Amino acid sequence: MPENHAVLLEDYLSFCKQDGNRSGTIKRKRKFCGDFLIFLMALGCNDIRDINSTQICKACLMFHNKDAWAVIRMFLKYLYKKNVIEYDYSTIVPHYTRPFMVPSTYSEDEILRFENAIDQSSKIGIRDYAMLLLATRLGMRSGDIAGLTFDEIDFEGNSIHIVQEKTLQPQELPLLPEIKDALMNYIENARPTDNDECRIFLRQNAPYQGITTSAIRFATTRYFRKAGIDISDKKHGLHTFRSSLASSMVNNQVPYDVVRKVLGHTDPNAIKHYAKVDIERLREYAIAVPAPSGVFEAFLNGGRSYAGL
DNA sequence: CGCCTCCATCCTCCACTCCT
DNA sequence: AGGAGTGGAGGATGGAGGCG
Repeated sequence: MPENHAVLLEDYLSFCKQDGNRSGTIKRKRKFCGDFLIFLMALGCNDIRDINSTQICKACLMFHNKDAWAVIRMFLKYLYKKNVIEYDYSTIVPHYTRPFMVPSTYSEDEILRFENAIDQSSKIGIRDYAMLLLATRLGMRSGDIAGLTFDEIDFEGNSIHIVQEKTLQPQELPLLPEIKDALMNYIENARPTDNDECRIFLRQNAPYQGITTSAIRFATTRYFRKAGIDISDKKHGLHTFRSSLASSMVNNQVPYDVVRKVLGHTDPNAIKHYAKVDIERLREYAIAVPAPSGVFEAFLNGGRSYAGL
């Protein structure tokens, strides 16, 4: 990448940092904007001041990941405001709307089989059981489980108080008896002692630092397979427990507002992802579409009879 | 070989804007 | 005013590969 482009990119990323972007977002912007500048070079634009609309459109289409478009839009707007480029080209960057997705869910029976597949005769099994119960029973996110500290658990009051890592919103969850037992068992019998970590869940091998979300996912996949649950066409990360818990509550007529509170959402719209599961269930009760007739049938067959209406 | 990390991509969720 | 749609941030996921 030419020196002038590298400097521009660093300036933009500094601006984003000052604007309050977290490290993950900065990393992503670095990747997308960097690729964008490389694509422009390949299209013959070695100085972004000479950029044109055709090059922008072609560079956008070179991205396999369409999420990049929104990032490029912001980058171009920044360049325009800084008078680096003459026009606000952000308006010509195409928009991408994600297709309608139905979340993967598992039945209560499958989740029970998943829990029973965890072999608690080993220390790692004791840890995994305690860790994964928080996901299957409470729908906690993997980031919140990995970051869970002793301060956040009230063993006397039987409650868990966390600030959600993703949304930074506080959330209170019940410390269910089976979760409390599993946690006590892990802390007393399986958790490595040679450390000063305040986080509860640790790696079982040295260095005994806090477990990562990737390690939690790894364990999840392993127990899904061990339980003999078919995951070939479904997602099988920790978030599926969240979806499953939500759909189970929805199907048991639990009000959306209660589901929302259990999952820790502040925005009522957030629950719409889980309400999609309802739409799939409703398909089972759909009545057959009547055969077209009259004017509509003529229209479908390419006829012109409707023109006279 | 099991446990785990890293990186690229995908998905979730909040907040803002637009429309009725 | 409030519901629907959209943009954007950031966590979750999947796959490849490292390490003890």
